[in-house]
Amino acid sequence: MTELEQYIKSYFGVVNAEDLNTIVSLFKLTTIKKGDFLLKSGKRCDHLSFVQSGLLRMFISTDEKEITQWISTKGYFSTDLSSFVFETPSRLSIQALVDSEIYSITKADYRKIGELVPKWHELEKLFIVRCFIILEERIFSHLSMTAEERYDYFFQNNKELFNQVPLQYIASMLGMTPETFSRIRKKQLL
Amino acid sequence: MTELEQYIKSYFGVVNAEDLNTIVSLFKLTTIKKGDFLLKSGKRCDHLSFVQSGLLRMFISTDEKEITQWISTKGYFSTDLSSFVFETPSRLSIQALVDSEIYSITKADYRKIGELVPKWHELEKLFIVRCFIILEERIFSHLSMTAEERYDYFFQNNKELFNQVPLQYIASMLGMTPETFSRIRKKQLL
DNA sequence: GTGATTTCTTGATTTTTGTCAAGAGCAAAA
DNA sequence: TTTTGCTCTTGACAAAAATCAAGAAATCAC
Repeated sequence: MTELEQYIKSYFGVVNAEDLNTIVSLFKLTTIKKGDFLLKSGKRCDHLSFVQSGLLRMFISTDEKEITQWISTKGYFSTDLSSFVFETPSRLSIQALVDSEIYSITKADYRKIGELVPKWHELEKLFIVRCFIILEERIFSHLSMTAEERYDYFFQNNKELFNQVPLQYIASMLGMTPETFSRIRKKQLL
Repeated sequence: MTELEQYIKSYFGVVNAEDLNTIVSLFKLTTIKKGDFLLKSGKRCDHLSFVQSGLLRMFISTDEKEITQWISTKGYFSTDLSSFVFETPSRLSIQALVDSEIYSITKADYRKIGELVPKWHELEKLFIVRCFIILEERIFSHLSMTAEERYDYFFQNNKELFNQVPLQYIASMLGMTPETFSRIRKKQLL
């Protein structure tokens, strides 16, 4: 079983080997160089991407700065969900932070999964519910924690990321400036 | 067409009158008094509730304080999604802020919708995707806005709420103290 | 390896937000 | 009506976080 199959199995609970094969066959492996964009805001996002290796940064540009919304590591899916599902212009940009291998599926092929795998919509729903719960959790962290507490919590659960990506992006993702991030970091190292 | 039917039609895009009727018939109207709980954290949330009239506050209790996650007004659904879907103990508590009329459906009956309405899981998925996008938006507001900007944005879109519920709950929901909320409010009134 | 970028750190300072405490305003209960 | 809670406001102060500016460290391109 390929890694992609394993991930899809664990995220969606597809157990039937044949279905799994059908799904995975619709994904195409591509590579993307460090710094290149998988998606630029304003364009329609007609792909759903899966990180086989490497790192993707999803961010929103405002007048003053770029807000990093999330960093996708190996095993994560990445897309502008709103744009992908409703075919509206995307707000997010997605950029590779290092050379990356991406399994990618087009919207058209993605639709086929729903036709080919009977229970797909239900499994998909459960997957999105889990994503929803993660966001709820994240909102809660902003309502109830200080910057330092958010740092600690994130660090405990994502230690590896800290020596793989520019820290300013993690800072942005946690809702603080790079300076604040750096000072908290110093404190934690003592 | 009842209001509940209209809301379900607009949220889920169910067009078939018969299906709509089936769905709505599974909801039971109940009333709940101001201050009473629809759900207490720790219990399993086996209902999905729809606010026909009144106001529900969803909050999470921590050691020090209660964090208001959301206030549901007429036309909103309310549940601890994690608990409802995965049948785990709920983290949220749900309390009526005023006497309220609630259409409620049990998990068992909710499952029946999926069996009775062929496209239900797909419609449901789209609904949850929209909820997901709203949460993404909310996270963005915490990553990129000050307390005052969050206040302004929320006030513009929810003016009515400000004279219906204790303001401390709105403050909590926006991630600030009642004092900060009060000061921003004063500034905006000048 | 060297120079040029980019990223990270640090200090000084300002702004924002939180905390604590007291009092005012209001609404429900006795 | 008076009393009792609750909610909201205000002030003084403290803490947290942002900003600005400079320099150090790391990384990249040649």
